[in-house]
Amino acid sequence: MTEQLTQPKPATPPRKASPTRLKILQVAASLFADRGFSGVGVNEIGEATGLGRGALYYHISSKEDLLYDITTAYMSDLIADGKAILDSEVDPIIRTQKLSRALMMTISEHLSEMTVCFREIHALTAERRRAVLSLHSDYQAIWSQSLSDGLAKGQFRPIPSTVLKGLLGMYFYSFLWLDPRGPQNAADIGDAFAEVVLRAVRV
Amino acid sequence: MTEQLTQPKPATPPRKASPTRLKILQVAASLFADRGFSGVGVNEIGEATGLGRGALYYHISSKEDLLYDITTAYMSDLIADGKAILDSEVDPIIRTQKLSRALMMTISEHLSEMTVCFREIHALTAERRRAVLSLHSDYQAIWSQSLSDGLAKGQFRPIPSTVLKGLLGMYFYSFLWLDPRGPQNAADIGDAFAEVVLRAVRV
DNA sequence: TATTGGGGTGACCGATCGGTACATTAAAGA
DNA sequence: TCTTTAATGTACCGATCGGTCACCCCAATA
Repeated sequence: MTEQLTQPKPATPPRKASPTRLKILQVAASLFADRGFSGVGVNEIGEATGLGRGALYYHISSKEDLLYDITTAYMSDLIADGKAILDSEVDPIIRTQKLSRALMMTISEHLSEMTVCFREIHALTAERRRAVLSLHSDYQAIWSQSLSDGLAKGQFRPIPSTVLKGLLGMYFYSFLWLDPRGPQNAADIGDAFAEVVLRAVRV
Repeated sequence: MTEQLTQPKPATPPRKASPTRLKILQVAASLFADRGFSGVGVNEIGEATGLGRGALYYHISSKEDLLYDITTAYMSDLIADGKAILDSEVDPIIRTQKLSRALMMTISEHLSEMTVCFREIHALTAERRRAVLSLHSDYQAIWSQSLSDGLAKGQFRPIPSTVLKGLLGMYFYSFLWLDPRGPQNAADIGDAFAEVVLRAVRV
């Protein structure tokens, strides 16, 4: 017993944002986007990063943790960016254009991660699924707020929440056909979608 | 050798549309929608249908076959219905409304199957994935045709194909938030979405 | 030189994976 | 009654699953 005067377990906290960890997150996102969370094994993630299973688990705590971090990372960015736009731009129309472009650019630039974020929520356990759905709901609230402001200014008409969900689905579903190297770049698509939204909500 | 005068292997074709098989398809669709194709085991499908693995494999040929049949069944219906609307209705605006309602009603009435159809394509092997994507493309062609007709009649403006993909994504992504027993029924949502589409494409 | 500790290896754990083989049951037809 | 056949249960196959474990390597420090 007395030899436990040294720390009984240092627990070795593996530095939340170590470069190796970021690499793992990135590789895993790409694999999950390709074949789904349950379709990818941990040894496969290890191989793709050049790590054995032991080394892999030195950097992550579980496979599901990996999924959770992937799904939350860029969704949080999206919310932060959205709030910044809400604060810095007051004109409802320009606001909509800025939100639209920001959304499409984020999806396009982090296509694997966003694909996982939109498509693999069901693989999370109940508690974490709730947390991610709450983030989605927070993001929708930003658009909802923006549309309400336009309504208050007399520029927009009221729309049911299902229509807002539909309009956002227009963006969210784009991970299936979006080609980041395609002829139309993300900014152009974002502008085209903004026009659809504006035509839908303008008086 | 001579005793093989009887069929060397009757192969027992398990009646493509046996009631048991339909039940399996239905149960599997629900499970896949809940936890994803790779997240559900075949024994679990057996348990949910009250069948052992042996009995299950008497009705299906492989787990992937199951997925393929689920993804194609109602997508084919959607295409058939869409073509019928294209043939029977010439007014572009009413056509759009009818296509919109039919789509939302099918999604709502077969939510599990459509969820699998929109979300689990990646779990199919290359050949079958191509086949399913081809069905999706066929369905998009119906809307595209309808919009072209409206353009020829001078009622619609031309839109880029990415906008059409986006508008369809509005419907396709609804599997995530749609509640078939919710306050707004599918027909109402279909009408609301039709208005969004019409506002987007009208001159 | 001795000690420490971050980072990594590879064997191993029990459980489950998709799929098959085969015996069995029940009903129908001869 | 005897044979066929649709339908099912069960034991089993090799492979892989997510995760853990004891051990090791090596650079920095004392």
